[in-house]
Amino acid sequence: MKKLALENFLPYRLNRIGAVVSQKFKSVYGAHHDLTIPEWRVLATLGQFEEMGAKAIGQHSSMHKTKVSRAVRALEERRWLRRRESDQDRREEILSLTTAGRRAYADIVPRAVAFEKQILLALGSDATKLLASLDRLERTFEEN
Amino acid sequence: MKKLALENFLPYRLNRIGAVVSQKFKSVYGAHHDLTIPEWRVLATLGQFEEMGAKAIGQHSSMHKTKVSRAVRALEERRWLRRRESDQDRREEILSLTTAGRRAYADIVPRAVAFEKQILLALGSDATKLLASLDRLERTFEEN
DNA sequence: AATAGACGGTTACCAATGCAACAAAAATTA
DNA sequence: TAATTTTTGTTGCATTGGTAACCGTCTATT
Repeated sequence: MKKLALENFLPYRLNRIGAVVSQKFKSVYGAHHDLTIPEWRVLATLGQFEEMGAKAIGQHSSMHKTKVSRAVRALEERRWLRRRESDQDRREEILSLTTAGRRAYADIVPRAVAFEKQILLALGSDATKLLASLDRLERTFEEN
Repeated sequence: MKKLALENFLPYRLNRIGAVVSQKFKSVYGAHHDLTIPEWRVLATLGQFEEMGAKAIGQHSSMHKTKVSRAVRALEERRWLRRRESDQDRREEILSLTTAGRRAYADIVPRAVAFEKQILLALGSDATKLLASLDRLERTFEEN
């Protein structure tokens, strides 16, 4: 019977590494230790774009709309996020960060960047190769 | 305010790619469409090593013991897996695939290998670089 | 303008999963 | 050998996440 070495199997490895990195990433939340990954993604997206609807956030951060909806509510309850009704389209809610939300963003971003840098540093000369391969991999899957 | 581009952020990208690849990977289950990822990992591990305890399966496939426990039960109910009590240690259950289980394994493995090959092919000359970088990345995180 | 369909967002429901507590059986220590 | 601790594996509980149904609003067709 032909065998397969799970530990060398690409889908398994990619998934495993993603999980490990996400796990370690939680350490960068610092004081905001109870932030979840979906909440972080919403925070990061709004920090990046200032104002957006929930759908656009989901598209930019690869999250299901229910996940976005729940993360948005959590951030709202935390007073990091504010919603206002769009004038053009009253179905849509325009979301943006409050001052407290921007403060949290400004607090987390440098740690996140440092965390990423630490990984890339550990990779040494392989780092640029990895990034290039990831680009390619992403494009491969976007196409179909 | 210093910004971070989420779409270029390494932890996000790794996680996203892992999710996309896993999603696509489901297509290789073929007739066994209702198999879950944890079940596949247990199947793959037992196909690779013939006989193992649940703990060893969890270690080899990076799964929490409760996940293993439940996947094992599901495969057992499917009659793909058999348990027998260990003589040396009566806490442990020695697990192995039944004939049906080995048949399913033999059925899925070639598809899995083809799936992987397709990805590596799409990556072209970047493929070996990616694999090398993944090795490096895995080692980076194993160490601490 | 009226109707039908599409769309943004929320929620009820169910499946999946991790944590903590547990049982049973070693292994260790006294 | 008795008592304590560790280990394997399962299960109850709470959390998380996706599917589908839904509400209100917008758009297109007539």
